[in-house]
Amino acid sequence: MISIQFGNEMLCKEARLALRDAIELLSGKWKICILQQLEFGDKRFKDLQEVVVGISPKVLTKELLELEQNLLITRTVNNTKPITVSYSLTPFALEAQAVYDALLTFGIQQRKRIKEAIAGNGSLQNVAV
Amino acid sequence: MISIQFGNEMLCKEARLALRDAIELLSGKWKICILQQLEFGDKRFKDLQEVVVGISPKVLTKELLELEQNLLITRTVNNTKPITVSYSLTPFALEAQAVYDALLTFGIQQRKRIKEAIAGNGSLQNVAV
DNA sequence: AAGTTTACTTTCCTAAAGGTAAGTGATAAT
DNA sequence: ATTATCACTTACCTTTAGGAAAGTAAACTT
Repeated sequence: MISIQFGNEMLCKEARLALRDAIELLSGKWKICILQQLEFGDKRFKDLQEVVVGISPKVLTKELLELEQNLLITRTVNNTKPITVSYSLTPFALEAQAVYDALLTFGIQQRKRIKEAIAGNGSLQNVAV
Repeated sequence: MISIQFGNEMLCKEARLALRDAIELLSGKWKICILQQLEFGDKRFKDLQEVVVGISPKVLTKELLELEQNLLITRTVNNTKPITVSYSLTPFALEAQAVYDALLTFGIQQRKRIKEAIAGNGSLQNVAV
């Protein structure tokens, strides 16, 4: 059904839509980072704020909501002294881990290449520092 | 060096930056689709416009330029009757293929899940149709 | 001379992403 | 009573992504 497996150029509609959905859900500055951090274990809101460097509470709230609505994480309210909320991955999120791995592998090589490429001209436009 | 391999929670700086670079480069609605289409072979500007459904010439130009600057594609001017320009993948782009594969696999499963989840409530918010 | 094809470019616009800063409300410690 | 902590929310603003439509320039066809 997925035309890439037949080697032709027409991505069948379902595959095209799947790709678009995945990009739409996982694109953006923060989602992959949040999922990655949750791979190490459940985290509270505040933990995530600290460990996902640079994210604001507003944006964190929004990202967590979207991930929850897409069934990749679950939100649990704990009855602790000052109330805390834990976020944890659902089993579904494991498939997103493959995306993370591929991005990391790619990113590491890409940084090497770009750094080499700019070694000659001195500018640093395409890699974060 | 990459802390994920040591199982702890501190992504070392280089890994974090690599991830950010990769997301920055490959995020967005079109890049992955363009790379995917070029996997099937070189394409001219006009071919890409047709095969990457919905993209405008302005945006296509911009995306191609960014991919070229990041060494993932090369641009070649052919001396044909009406001039044509071919775009082709560099060997580096092969690593991005892993990202595509992971996204597609994830996206297919994700669409299944979301469709099942909304089968009960009738809305269709999180999947493209 | 007029029209077609290719590969763009330019202008204008809207919507979404994301940042900053301050505020809220519940509970608990001092 | 005051202050602190946690998990947000709200208001405001800037930047970026992306879309629509038209235009341009070179070369070829008719």
